[in-house]
Amino acid sequence: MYLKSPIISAIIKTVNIWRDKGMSDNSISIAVIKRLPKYHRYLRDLINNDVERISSKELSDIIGFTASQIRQDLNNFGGFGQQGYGYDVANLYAEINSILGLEKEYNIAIVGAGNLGQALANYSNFNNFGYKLRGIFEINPRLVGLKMADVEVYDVDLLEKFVKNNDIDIVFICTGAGSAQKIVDRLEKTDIKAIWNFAPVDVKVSNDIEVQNVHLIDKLLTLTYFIKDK
Amino acid sequence: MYLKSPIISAIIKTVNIWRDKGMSDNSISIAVIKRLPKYHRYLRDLINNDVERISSKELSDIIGFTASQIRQDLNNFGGFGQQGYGYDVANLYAEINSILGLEKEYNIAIVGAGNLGQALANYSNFNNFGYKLRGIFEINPRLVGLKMADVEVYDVDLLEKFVKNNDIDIVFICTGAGSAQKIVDRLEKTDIKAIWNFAPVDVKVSNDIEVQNVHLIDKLLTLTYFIKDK
DNA sequence: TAGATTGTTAATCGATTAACAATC
DNA sequence: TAGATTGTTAATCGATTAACAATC
Repeated sequence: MYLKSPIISAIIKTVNIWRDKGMSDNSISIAVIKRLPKYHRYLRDLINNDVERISSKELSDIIGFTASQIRQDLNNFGGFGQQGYGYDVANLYAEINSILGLEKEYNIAIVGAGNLGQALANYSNFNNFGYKLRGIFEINPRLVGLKMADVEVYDVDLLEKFVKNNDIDIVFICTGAGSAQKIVDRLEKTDIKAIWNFAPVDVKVSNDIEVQNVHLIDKLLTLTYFIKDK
Repeated sequence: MYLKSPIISAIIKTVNIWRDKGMSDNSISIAVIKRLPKYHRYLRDLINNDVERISSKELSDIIGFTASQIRQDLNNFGGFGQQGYGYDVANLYAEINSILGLEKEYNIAIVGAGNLGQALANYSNFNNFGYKLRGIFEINPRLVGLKMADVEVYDVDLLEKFVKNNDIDIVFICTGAGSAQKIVDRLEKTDIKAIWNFAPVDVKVSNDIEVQNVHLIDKLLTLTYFIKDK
């Protein structure tokens, strides 16, 4: 091992200062991203109630985050407010809508036409947000050929071909635990961008498809923790 | 304002040290509680795969938390492991099952027999975990009187009486956004312990009923944030 | 016993909150 | 202009990770 020269030491120190300040990685914290949908929802409500401007303090009172956190969060993306005035509600909503990527439309397919698959197919909110359901896939031949929420149910064997021909962006997995990973393995070879999995297992991909494993029951279990001794 | 005596100052200092060490509040961090269902799920899988013992390092490899975090998490509740050996899987599962309050059974009612209500009613996992569905409530007269997952659909007017007579512990709200808070206001006057709300609004209570507002779409929106530029 | 692995303290890291100068 | 409120830096808080003595 050789001794570092003063110059090298100074450079290393500078790099470390950069690092400390997060300048080598300016990606936004996941904690912030997870709060964005709540901002989106509350701002939409404000628009529906004809509120035109709001201060971080007022927003804090209704959304439950501190005013300081709200200003910190928003300033990750830009200075959307105005000193002495606050934020223009419609403008702020549009900004967050854009940050979340909701200006585009996304083509959706659902795999699994059971109760949950049907519930998601019929949940009109998705459609309103720009998620367009193009096809539902099912292994049970009795369901194939039916229509749900105006969308046809196809044999799951046709999945890859359909995904390709219809530029599917996101697939919702509503199968049982046993087949979820198998479907994901098949989807990994396609060009889809994201998987939203409701089967009660954590599915994994080896490429850069975004995966969100939803475990509905988890929130019920934590709820139970808090009431068990009531 | 009067000057504090040295003795009073010393006491205040001691109290503050207590506070700093968290000795005045030994409740377990919410971050830990939220991880418990995942431990529960993975340990169940291990049991099903006939794994009898596991070290924090091995568990770390499959569950994705660091070994250090796993040991910290578990030691909030007790020393469940053994030096040089690791953890007994069946025993650890039983402990976490107990911590979550899953040794008891809970009586459930669902309000709203639409697609999501039906999907939850038919989701057998809840039943396996000890959540016993006793009644479904609906405003639409065409659905009242039907059976879903072997459970009768009642007129929503009967909700309070049924909750009382059947010792309902937890109510799942599967109504639209407009009626969710109204149902919650009615439930607030009953003896239920928790509300699991799927309507796309944040419902609030003024007493000590535990409330979990689930916004399915939130995870889809954060997913979209990560794929918008793909 | 020696090796392995926990339980637990200490160090680090990151997120939240507080404070205030800038400025509309 | 004066008051209000942001944008942003600094301080605090809490959660995660590292380290290691205890011990099976």
